[in-house]
Amino acid sequence: MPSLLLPCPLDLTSTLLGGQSFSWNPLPRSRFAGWIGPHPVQLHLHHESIHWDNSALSSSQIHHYFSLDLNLSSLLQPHLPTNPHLATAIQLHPGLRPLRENPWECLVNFICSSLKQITHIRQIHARLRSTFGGPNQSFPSPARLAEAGELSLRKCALGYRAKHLAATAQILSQEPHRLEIPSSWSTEQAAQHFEQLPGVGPKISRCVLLYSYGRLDAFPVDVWVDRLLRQLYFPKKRKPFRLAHLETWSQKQFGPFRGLAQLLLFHWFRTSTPHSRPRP
DNA sequence: CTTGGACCTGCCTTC
DNA sequence: AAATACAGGTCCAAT
Repeated sequence: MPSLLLPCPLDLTSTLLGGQSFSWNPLPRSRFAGWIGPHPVQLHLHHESIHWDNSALSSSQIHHYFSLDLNLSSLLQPHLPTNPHLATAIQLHPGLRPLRENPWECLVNFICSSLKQITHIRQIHARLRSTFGGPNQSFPSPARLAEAGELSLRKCALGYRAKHLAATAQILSQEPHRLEIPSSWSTEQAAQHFEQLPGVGPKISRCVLLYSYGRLDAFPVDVWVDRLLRQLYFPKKRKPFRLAHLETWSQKQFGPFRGLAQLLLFHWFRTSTPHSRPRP
């Protein structure tokens, strides 16, 4: 059983089940079964180390997947004094980490996420693996899903999302390079690039950049972030937010790692009751 | 540019 | 137990 001494706290439950990845299943005794890239693997923590059961996965792959190179609190440090809610979130969930999920898998997950709750996205994800996956139920390639087509994707209960997924799979099977983002591109540029794909709008493009490309300045705004911002930062606002406005606001409020702030606030807000939340 | 409606499905409330 | 509302958005058409 390979293992790696953890340089920082790691909470597998919030990190793997919190809505970044959808391939993980909890097992008894605090274990988790899922995939990292094409490799099926079971994980568990013991004595400040993470252990895994597939020797095809190296320590550096585990390190990379959980972004263990980042010291989250020091990245956000400058913005904690002016954001007590963020300080609370990081204190309550110090082991919640940004993943570096496989980009194609992540893109598919979020194309399927529209108007769905986490549990249902996980169901769809599991059906895609079992119906179209390769050996070890590895995640199906763009070519495989393009070949499947809209109709058989609909049989996985994707609903109207099937049309978008089939079209995007078709494009990426022809032009796989469109998943490669030059490091010289700004996150905004990369987001607009992904938004050329069917079913990918501003929310999903930023989720993919944050959860799989390590672009910690990507700030996805979904209904939960909308609610969170209204309750904690804009208590009197009634009209809808302008995304362009939130982009500059979040930059000023949380700095270059605003995606991390989003991840922590989002998780804290979703897992706390309205009563336990501080007043704005 | 902004706004409103359509779009699938299954879980969660509520009756 | 059966019905109903509603949910981690995007696209397209009409102002």
